[in-house]
Amino acid sequence: MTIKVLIADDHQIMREGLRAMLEKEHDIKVLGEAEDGRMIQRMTQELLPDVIIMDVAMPDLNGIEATRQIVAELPGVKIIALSMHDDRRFVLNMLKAGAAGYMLKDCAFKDLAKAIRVVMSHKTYLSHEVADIVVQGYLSSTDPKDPSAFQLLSPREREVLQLLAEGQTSAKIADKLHISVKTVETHRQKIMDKLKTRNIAELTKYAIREGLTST
Amino acid sequence: MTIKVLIADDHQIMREGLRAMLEKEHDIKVLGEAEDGRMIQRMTQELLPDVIIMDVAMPDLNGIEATRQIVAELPGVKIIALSMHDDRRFVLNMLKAGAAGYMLKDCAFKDLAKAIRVVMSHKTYLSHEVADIVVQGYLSSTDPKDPSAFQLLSPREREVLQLLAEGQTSAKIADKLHISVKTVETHRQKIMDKLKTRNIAELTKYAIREGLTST
DNA sequence: CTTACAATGGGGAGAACTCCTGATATGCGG
DNA sequence: CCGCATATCAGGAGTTCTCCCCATTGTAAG
Repeated sequence: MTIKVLIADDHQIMREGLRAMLEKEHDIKVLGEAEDGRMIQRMTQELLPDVIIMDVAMPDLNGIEATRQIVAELPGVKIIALSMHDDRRFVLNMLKAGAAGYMLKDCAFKDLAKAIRVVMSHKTYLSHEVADIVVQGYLSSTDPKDPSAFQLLSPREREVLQLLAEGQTSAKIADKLHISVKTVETHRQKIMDKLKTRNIAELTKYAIREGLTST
Repeated sequence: MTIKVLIADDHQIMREGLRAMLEKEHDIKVLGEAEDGRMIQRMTQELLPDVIIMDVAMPDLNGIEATRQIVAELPGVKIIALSMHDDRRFVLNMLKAGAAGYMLKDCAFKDLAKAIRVVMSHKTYLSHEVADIVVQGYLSSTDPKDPSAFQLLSPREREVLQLLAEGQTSAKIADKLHISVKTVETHRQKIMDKLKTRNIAELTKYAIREGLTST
């Protein structure tokens, strides 16, 4: 029995590459390709695939939203997220939306082929890079809320992070916030623990992604 | 006569997809794949390809820097940039670095195959989305513009800056570049003098603005 | 040939960061 | 009331960064 697959990615060369590789598998048939979330939604209703390979970041309607809507309508369709990012927000939100698998784009194709067969047997497949992210996400999900990585930080921690990312030293931050240098360092340490960063460069990039500061 | 091709991209599934498609072309042979700029540089010296398909954004040594260095050593090698971004800085800097073509990742594979054959005949190939960017870049280059990182910093300094902005310590950078920590610190000091920055956070932001690294 | 700059390497000093270990107080929810 | 998160503060150790000083080599421009 052949597995019917749809591909959703906003980059045509990526779609064609995936198709070229998938077509080497005898038991897999690629029904079509979509370049955004809205398009994959329509195609899914028409073509009823078994599996969708879904990019997370797409224009118009992103992969997370598309997944949520498709799973709500057609629970039988298995969706495998294929993403460049191992950002925990993407991973956790995608799984919460109902994805049956999450692969990074730097995985091997054979892993993807394997993932397709795994999700077909109603199991979840995660590439090993994201596995521990999910575990930690599960462990820290004592509350049913939306714990975006940003909300991981307390207001004070976000305040400190912003000043750090603006290039201020701990001493200056302490001065500005009227607290001791040691307190600033404690905040910084907690921030780095939570974000799993190890230095100012990574903290700065995180702050930029979260809009706490600009380039 | 077959065209010998190397692939440089930090995502394995992208590399495999490109390889799968390229191998369908009778006159093209894929010699190998690299996952960062440093690796493609070494492989180019060993394998002497005709064409390199080069991702612009790669860790460690980005595609622009790698292109600059490869073109300097081996002017005969044709490099086609393959990027997600139509950001003018990427396009213009890549071409300035000596790339013979610039394609967006949402182009069709047949365009890429065509680009390979065009650059083999010593011509430049641009996917149409970036063509007008280049024209406008040319027009605005008649007036003296603000000094970007590429004129202000030396190649080695840009290399060090990228690694700093990726969160690496001086010791690790020294190790990676096979130079002493003191040399790295000298480079860093010169970079900070030139850019008038005082810390890693500001350096990181500068590197992001200039496209040396991404968030 | 001189001048300038890039790239390499080094010594030393103080500041800043990173990573531990603690502690106290407050407020909120079960 | 208890547990938990937040916010505050501290000591110490080790690493890293920042900023001075300096040098040699090679190369490109004038």
